[in-house]
Amino acid sequence: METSINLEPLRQTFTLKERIYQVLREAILEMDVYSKNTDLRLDERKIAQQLGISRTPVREALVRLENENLIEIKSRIGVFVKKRNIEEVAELVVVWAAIESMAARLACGNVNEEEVKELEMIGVKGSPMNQDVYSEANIMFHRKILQLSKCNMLNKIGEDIFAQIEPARRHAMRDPARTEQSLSDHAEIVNAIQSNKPEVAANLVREHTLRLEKYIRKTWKNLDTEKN
Amino acid sequence: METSINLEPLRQTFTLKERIYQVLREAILEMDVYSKNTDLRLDERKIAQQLGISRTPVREALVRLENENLIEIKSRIGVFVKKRNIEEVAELVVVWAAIESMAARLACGNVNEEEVKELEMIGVKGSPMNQDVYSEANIMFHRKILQLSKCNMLNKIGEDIFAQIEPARRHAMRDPARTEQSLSDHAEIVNAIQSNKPEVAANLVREHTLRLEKYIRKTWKNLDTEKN
DNA sequence: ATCTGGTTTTTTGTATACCAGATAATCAAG
DNA sequence: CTTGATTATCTGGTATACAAAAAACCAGAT
Repeated sequence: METSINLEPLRQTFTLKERIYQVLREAILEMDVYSKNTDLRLDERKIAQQLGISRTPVREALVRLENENLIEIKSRIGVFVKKRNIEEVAELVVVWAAIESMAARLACGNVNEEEVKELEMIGVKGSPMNQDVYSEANIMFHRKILQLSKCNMLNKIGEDIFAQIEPARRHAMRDPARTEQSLSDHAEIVNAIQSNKPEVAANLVREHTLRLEKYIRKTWKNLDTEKN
Repeated sequence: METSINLEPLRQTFTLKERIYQVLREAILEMDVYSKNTDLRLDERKIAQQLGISRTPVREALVRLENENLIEIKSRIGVFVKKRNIEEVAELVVVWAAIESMAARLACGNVNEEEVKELEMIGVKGSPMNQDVYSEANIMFHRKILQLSKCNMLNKIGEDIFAQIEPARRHAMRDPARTEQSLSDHAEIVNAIQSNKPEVAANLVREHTLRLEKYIRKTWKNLDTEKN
């Protein structure tokens, strides 16, 4: 067979609904949902106008966001960013624990030295003691575990769960006292993965995350007592 | 503060896009996706026409289905029901294992006698030996575990995963030899839940489902070798 | 007959127009 | 002041029209 230049398919993939979806998603995740003076309403028309396009693609993006549980479309009333209550967030954390625990299990015996080092840098030895920095590093650590599972679906679904928890987490889960505990937990987890002990790694990750669940249930500061 | 009766919002929710979504979803799940002579294409206009409505709500339903990974919308080309390959299905089963394992863990010490009996009836003592009946019962058994976790999110996400696996499962996972093994597995699982042994239950469920993963990887009959 | 190039048709993406439910404002009657 | 009805308006839901890309078709050239 002859050899000829092999070019990528190159298909026009930039549809508006896709771009809008991404833009809106980011904007929503960055919102301070639980602040009292944030307007949770999203106006289709206004958004379309601001973006200089029609309502149709905006609506399609909104449908998708609704399906991801990030917003709620109340028929003929309005579109609202979802503000989760304690039960929902706690339950999502449980799901997260399930996913991540399996990811840690799979990561064992499936990672090279470099990857372990990376994980350690992120979750254990990163620049410490700054609450915001720690918070970011913490997320990265858990995301990294998902990635190291090398299981795309696990990673993808984990990320979805995470996006739903994120707003609550950012707002309500910054307790300096927990940082210490976390760091030592992380060290143990890294160690278990490095030593290829799937059972241990899975248990550690699960319990680590389930502690967060307990913590949330105890310290949730009635962020959703207002009118829904 | 006074106490007054608290009534549900009571909102009319029958929008077309919702109904269409449900109808299409069911239809897709019932499709024999892997058969060679099934047309995987979904024609927006045809669907709209058949339902006697316009394209708009159909499209919105399709966006949602795409977000659930049941279909693929190729820009300006068409909408196609997704045919998963072995890797994707296997990975989804792994996620399923993670979710269901956690569900079994939570179910322990959280169920009453009646619920255990129900679970046992479904997965162990149901009318046996008929492959189709068994297949259905098998699904029900695993769904029941999700429910018994009493964790809505776990249940919901588990169901989502399940819907994605279902087409492949129905087509390729009916091996009489596995039925026997399954029944004894189920019995053990029921027992663990009944005796309130979360660790055991979680392990049993996980391994039970991961065996399915291994089985799939071994016996997958090149169902997706054709053009994608 | 086959290849090439352009044209037509089909199908999806986007924009616009209109509809209907929900809410708020207004005002009249008790 | 409350209650009830009327109306105006806001907002998402649906239908239709138009634009653009891809696929199918066809005619002419080789």
